[in-house]
Amino acid sequence: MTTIVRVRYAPSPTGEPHVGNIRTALFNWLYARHTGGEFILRIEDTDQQRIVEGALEAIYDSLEWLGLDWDEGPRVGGPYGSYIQSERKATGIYKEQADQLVRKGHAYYCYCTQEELEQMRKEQQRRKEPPRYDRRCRTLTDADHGARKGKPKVVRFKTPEEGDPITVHDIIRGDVAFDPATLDDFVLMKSDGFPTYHLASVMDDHAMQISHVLRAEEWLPSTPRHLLLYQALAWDPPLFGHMPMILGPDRSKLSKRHGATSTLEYRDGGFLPNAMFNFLTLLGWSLDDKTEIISREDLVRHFSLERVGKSPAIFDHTKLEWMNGVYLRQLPQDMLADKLAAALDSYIQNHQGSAQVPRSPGYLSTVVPLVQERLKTLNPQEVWDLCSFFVVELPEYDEGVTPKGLSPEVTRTALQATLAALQPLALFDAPTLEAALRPLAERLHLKPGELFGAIRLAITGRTAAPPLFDTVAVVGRVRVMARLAHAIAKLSDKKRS
RNA sequence: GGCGCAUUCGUCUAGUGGCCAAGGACAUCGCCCUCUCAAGGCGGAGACCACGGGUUCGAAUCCCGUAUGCGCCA
Repeated sequence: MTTIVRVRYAPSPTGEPHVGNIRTALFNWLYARHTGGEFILRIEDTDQQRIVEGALEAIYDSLEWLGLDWDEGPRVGGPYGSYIQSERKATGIYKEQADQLVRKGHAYYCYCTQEELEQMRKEQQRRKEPPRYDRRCRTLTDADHGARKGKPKVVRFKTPEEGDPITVHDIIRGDVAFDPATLDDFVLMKSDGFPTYHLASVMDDHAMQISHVLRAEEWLPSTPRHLLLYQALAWDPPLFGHMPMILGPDRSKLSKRHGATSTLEYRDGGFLPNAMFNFLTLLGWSLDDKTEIISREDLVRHFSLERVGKSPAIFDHTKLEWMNGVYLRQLPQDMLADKLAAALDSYIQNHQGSAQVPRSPGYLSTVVPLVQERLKTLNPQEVWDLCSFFVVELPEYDEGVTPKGLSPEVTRTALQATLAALQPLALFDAPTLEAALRPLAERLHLKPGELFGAIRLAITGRTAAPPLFDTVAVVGRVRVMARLAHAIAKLSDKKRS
């Protein structure tokens, strides 16, 4: 019998999915695509208190940004809907099943209040016992239940008090055994009528015919409970595989404390989805001993659970930036021009007074070759820092107009000579400019670097910029002449004062 | 506290008993290219394979223990 692979990503709408979370989605997606199976999205919103507004959209956006399309789930539907747990709950299936488990003797009603549980925990702690439910409601008689009629209650699972170890056959980690005596009677239904994660995920995985549950390692300890539940329900459990976690630089579970962790922050921070996709894949999976840059197609072709690692990984932001740079350099020029335009517009929108000169449609295509290999991200700030002088009338002269190693007088003379040398040029392209300026350095008894440095500063306001002649050509005759004149004027002012 | 998982360069990793006095990548350092900055090329430094015991002719690789980290339970 060949079972078709059906895997799922089942996030809770408690905020924007962070990169660790989305990496799990990614592995599920890759496994589905590799095997020709189905990738299912299910929203686990049964913890009503923790629901965050907008989180649902953030989940969809994150998946879509990375190109992780789902075959069944919200928005696309499917034969096992609804794919939103709160909607499934409305049909009463969880309560029904929980009650049935009680009837069959696999579960029982428990009336213990928060206070009682708190009390219990404190005493256990004082006695240095492991804190867990002491099963006091497990042995209630019919009369006891009658007496408590109408009180808020939960449904608890009857965990065997002893017995053979429960073994999880984990795809990634091999067999992991748990002693049932260490498990407590976990809750299946909460007093608010919502199922717990344990009940809902087990029931839904079964109902949706999930073949492999590939989830983060933090769920490994609850897997024996799930196995017990499958047993009580007389269902065949799916296969389980627990993915290594992604840690922050301090080696703890990734959280907001670690700065940018939300997937969408990376989108907005100017990272390319393909770079992120590639990078995330290599966090916990590898093709061989040398492959770093690998296409989405090859990833789908080669992905395998066997090569998923076991140990947690720290998210290396620096390496992501490098990889993003690689993808940026591979981008077709017209596409990059569009992205540059978007980044610049976004910067300008957020910074009053950064007025740019109106640019002709094709203009940015001419600056692309000059900045493409210098970009790490498309972050608006970074893009602005790198190429603002291409799009404004006059650059900011934060670094002055006198380069290191030259006096203001020499600089002024040099710039004046430059102005004079450029004036008669019929053409204003890089070769022509170079042919005019190299000999000029010699005539001025300056090293080429000194002259070019002075011109660079006058034209761009920067000591570091793309190659000078190309830059000058792209900025264009009119603005170049104006900037030279402006710099000369500044130098003259300084001299007078 | 109980239970569980993990442990190879700063970081991501290759490695499934001999090919490993441990390979690749990022970061770092140096050199080359060069008008600056990048990109690129070349090279260096960087891991006694957490530690301690076994098993074996032979262990990063198998077994046991310890330590540390992390996770789950409340």
